[in-house]
Amino acid sequence: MAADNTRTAIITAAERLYAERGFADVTMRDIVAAADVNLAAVNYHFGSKDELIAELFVTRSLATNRERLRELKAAEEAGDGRADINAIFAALVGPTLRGCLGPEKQRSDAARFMIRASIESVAPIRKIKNREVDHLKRFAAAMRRSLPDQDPADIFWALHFALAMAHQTIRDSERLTRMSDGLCDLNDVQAITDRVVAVAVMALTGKPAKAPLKEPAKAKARA
Amino acid sequence: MAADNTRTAIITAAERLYAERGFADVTMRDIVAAADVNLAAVNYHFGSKDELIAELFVTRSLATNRERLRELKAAEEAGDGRADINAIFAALVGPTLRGCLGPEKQRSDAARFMIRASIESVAPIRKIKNREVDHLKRFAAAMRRSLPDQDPADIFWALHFALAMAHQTIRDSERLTRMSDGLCDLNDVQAITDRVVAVAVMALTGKPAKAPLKEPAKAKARA
DNA sequence: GATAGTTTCATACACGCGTTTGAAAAGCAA
DNA sequence: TTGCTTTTCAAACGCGTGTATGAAACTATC
Repeated sequence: MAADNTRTAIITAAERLYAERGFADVTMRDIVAAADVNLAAVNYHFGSKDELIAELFVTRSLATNRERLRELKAAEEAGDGRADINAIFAALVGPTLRGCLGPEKQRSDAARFMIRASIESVAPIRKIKNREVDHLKRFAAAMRRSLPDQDPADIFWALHFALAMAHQTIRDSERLTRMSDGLCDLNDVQAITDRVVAVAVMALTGKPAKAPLKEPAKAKARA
Repeated sequence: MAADNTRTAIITAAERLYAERGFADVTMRDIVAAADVNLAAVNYHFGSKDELIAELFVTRSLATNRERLRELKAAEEAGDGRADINAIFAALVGPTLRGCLGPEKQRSDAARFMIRASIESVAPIRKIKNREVDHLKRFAAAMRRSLPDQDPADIFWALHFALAMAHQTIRDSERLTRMSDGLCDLNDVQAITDRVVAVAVMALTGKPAKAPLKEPAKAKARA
């Protein structure tokens, strides 16, 4: 596989640098220096910087979705077509959380790269992102099969909130640590996943007060 | 107040442009063109581009915090020092949600600027952001007074999740709309606020299943 | 109305960026 | 080897950026 060595060297270096420092702060000169190749190599092999980013994103996006769907499928098969709602949420947020927050050693540049991509919204990625919606719709459909009586809008909101909690936890883990003076343990990824999943499920199904389903009580939020 | 007209013109234009297009895509030449002043005016009045951004952020940060704390204080006074937990969360996420998602007319550049600042994490802002932690700690303290028996870690997690849900809803409202085929109504800000607050409160207090408090059940998330 | 201080302006500077170029090097088939 | 293609390399190009300069215009005080 020494066929295109510089190509893979660029991909590896770029993904790592982007994952670590974000798109804005990484120049092509940084990348080629890290990959130990010539400056012109990026343009030769990928055409342009944007095309390199796009290729990175497409590749990783497919891989992430594949992993999510694999977990989802397993959950659905375990439930004869109706997966446990907990398992669905876990399939949605688990892979990313593990890749970004796990112990240093098993953290993947891939997962962290994807988080960067979802945060910084750089031009070449923005155009591709549309497919993500289709991917999420498959999770929404699974949730509908799991809980057929649930209000569809609530399903989308819960899915949205689940991703929100997972993403923010990854992105702002430092703030949470500082805010809680270290009380919130960010090393136990399984516990974090469980917590996010539990809240998402509660957001969807658990109505501790019997608030109306379609119209969250207006009076409640006011003092 | 025609004293320093160009100064305020720059501030207004910069805030609007940054709110609309983000920091990365707005150059000084864009700003001075929108403000209809000379290019050198920014450096003359603010010193540098970074100092302009920093001043914008500090000003707006103080204003936002002031509004949040005003609502918090009102809630605490209404409850004789122990605010309703719903009101606390509403004070935390309400101002920003209203400023960013409300009807076009009452959307504020200020709120959207702050969201940009929280998303893009540009250098001059990153250094100042530490104070935000202190601000959030005041909310955590209020929540502790409101629910003295609650596990402190759970309080921080719920606060973290509340902000996550609010922020993501603002940032990715388009994806939610597309994913739900318009089923999720993003125009009713009050309903959104109520929903975020309700989920945050549930995350904190509502344990529909009697999951152990300190250690979310491991088995639960697996199929 | 002359003077000193403040603000505006057109212009230029230095720098870093992504990209291009053209020649040298390496790979490979005959 | 020879001839052709693919890949690497050093160097430079064009462009847009934030910033600096020095003169002109304005403002206010005497």
